[in-house]
Amino acid sequence: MRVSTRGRYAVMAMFDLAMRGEVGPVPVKAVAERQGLSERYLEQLMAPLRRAGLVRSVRGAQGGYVLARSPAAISVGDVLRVVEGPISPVACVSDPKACDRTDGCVTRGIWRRLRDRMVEVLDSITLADLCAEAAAEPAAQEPRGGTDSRA
Amino acid sequence: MRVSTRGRYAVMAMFDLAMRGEVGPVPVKAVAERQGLSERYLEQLMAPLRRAGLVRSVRGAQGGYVLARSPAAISVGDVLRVVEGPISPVACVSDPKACDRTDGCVTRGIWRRLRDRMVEVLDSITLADLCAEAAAEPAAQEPRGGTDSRA
DNA sequence: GTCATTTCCTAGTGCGTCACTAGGGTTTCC
DNA sequence: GGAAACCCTAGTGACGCACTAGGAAATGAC
Repeated sequence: MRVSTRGRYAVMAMFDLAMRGEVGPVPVKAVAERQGLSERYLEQLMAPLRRAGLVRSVRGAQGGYVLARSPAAISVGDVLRVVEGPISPVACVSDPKACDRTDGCVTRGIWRRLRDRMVEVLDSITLADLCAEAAAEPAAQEPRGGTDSRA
Repeated sequence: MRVSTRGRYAVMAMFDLAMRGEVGPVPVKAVAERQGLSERYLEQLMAPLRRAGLVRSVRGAQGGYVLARSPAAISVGDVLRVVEGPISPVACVSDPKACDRTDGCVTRGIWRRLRDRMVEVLDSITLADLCAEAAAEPAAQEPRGGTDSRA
């Protein structure tokens, strides 16, 4: 029950764009370096984000990516859905045809409830929220370092 | 972000045991047939459930599996953790060593919150709850059929 | 106008995991 | 003794993940 690196990287990249994109387009190279990700791989994640209308691209030198909307109008759920498909713990919850025992299947209720909660959390957190958290704890925008406060 | 068939099948099997296990041990064969699962595969899922102390096994003819505790004392989360490992959307939330940027990583907060909600839902649903739901909607204990009420 | 920078597109690849299948061995009831 | 059941280990095909690779096209700086 894991989100893949696709999802995690995409969120990290969008957060980076939210933090740095005020002045102009941010190149993938810069995002990848700051967040410690593979540039070529991240490049591939930007394509669906652009097609989905979450970011705009500026080609050529001094180009890069910019958020297409305000950080407050983009949720983590929005980002995840683009690169990972529907937020759903099992296929039959988002696609009724995926299972022929969908009707009258008790366990299906579990997954539907779980899905609803997951969506609730993920859609309630926006990129603006992440920026606010980063501002409160300054080390957060850097790839590593900071105080050791693990629980 | 999916639960594997391991998790789903294990929950279905435990539900079946909760429904039918009052009178005596239920063989894997019967569970597999009722739930429409591969017998040999399900057999392999029962092993960890037994080792974890969620079910007891009775060997030999007329043997099978019985819940080791009352259905009300076994949550869906208990079952999932046994066959799928820790309930966690990303490794770094359950294992701090999994990521070297755990400290001061803004996105980590997302996954921690998500994890907490998932655990909340999964641990709040017991096998007894599933049995009660099945009783309310009788078709639910059968592998297929029932009224077509898809949303 | 050329050159560096950057996005854009497609294809390949090693690896691991998932969902089983297979072949037995051991225990127990009838 | 035989059938029914659990128990253990090993294999296997398919798939997706996490990249790497090789370019083509666009654009700004000079």
